Amino acid sequence: MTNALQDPLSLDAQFCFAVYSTAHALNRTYKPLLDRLGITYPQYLVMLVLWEADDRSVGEIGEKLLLDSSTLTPLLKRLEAAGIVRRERNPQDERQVRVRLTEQGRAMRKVASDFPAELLCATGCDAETLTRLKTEMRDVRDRMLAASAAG
Amino acid sequence: MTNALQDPLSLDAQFCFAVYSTAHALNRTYKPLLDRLGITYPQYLVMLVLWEADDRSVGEIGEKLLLDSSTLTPLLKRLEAAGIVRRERNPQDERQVRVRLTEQGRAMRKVASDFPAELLCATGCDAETLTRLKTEMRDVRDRMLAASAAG
DNA sequence: CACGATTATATCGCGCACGATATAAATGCC
DNA sequence: GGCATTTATATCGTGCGCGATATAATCGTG
Repeated sequence: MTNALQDPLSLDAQFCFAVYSTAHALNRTYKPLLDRLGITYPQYLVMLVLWEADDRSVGEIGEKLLLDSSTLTPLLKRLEAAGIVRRERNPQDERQVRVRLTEQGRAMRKVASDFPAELLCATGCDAETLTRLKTEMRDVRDRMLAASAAG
Repeated sequence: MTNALQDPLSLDAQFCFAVYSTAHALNRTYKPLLDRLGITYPQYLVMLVLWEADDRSVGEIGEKLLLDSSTLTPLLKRLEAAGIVRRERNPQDERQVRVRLTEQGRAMRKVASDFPAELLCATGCDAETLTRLKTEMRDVRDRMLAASAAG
């Protein structure tokens, strides 16, 4: 009702700002959890990928996370410097760098196992709502990516 | 059904990654539109705030956008260097910096008036769906911010 | 087998974000 | 009215993200 009269260029009307500011709020919510692991949020995403399947190339990680080497290479070097992963050229294809968890990196998963429940609590949603929102957001994302790929 | 059996630490299970990657996809979708204005996405958010009500302090803009001066000061200086805004100390309170649009800054609004419809198109959603998602995301965000403020 | 094209990472420059700190103006309290 | 406190910006260091480019290994084709 009132919405129909709203200026399409008002901040309140913006879907994009709702997503942008929610992403920042998520970062802020994760911060105290990730401090236990001593890593940042993007580094945590890389850990999720490696916990699911270890020994990946930089490109495979980037494909999962929609990031490219200019973001991942420095990030992975920081994880390596922290003793969390190892990076080694693939002897079968020297162009590739394989990324593998160290023992320390694998052990961090136990600490992280509490995070999903803690995050759910912070959102104040029930699990079903958050799962539905997750799916709807991914659908919007994938249509946008398809649209920008199409040009 | 299948979801109930999913590992809570898998990437697919993460609400946060859905939001994170959607935020990036939005950035990518806005890029060609914002190139017409020669500004970045965070700069566009500042413009939305100023188009709604001109002559704001840095703090007022930050309150709207949930950003602080360490982000806004350099951004506003870039907008000033581009001739889009002016920054002047408030004579009534020399601590404050008032930000005002130039004629050029005001004129940019006409170009931007096409953006909401173009974005809607890129998402492949109908307006009602996007409005509902916007509201649901803001609700989650506000509960997270309240939770992290509470500690 | 040579050589141009493709593929995989890496590097560089720039603009956010954010935590921590600095600076300077205004306010409040005695 | 002087001085500690608060308020408003600014600055600094670090880590993303991304576009553009560089480099080196592999592949494909003649």
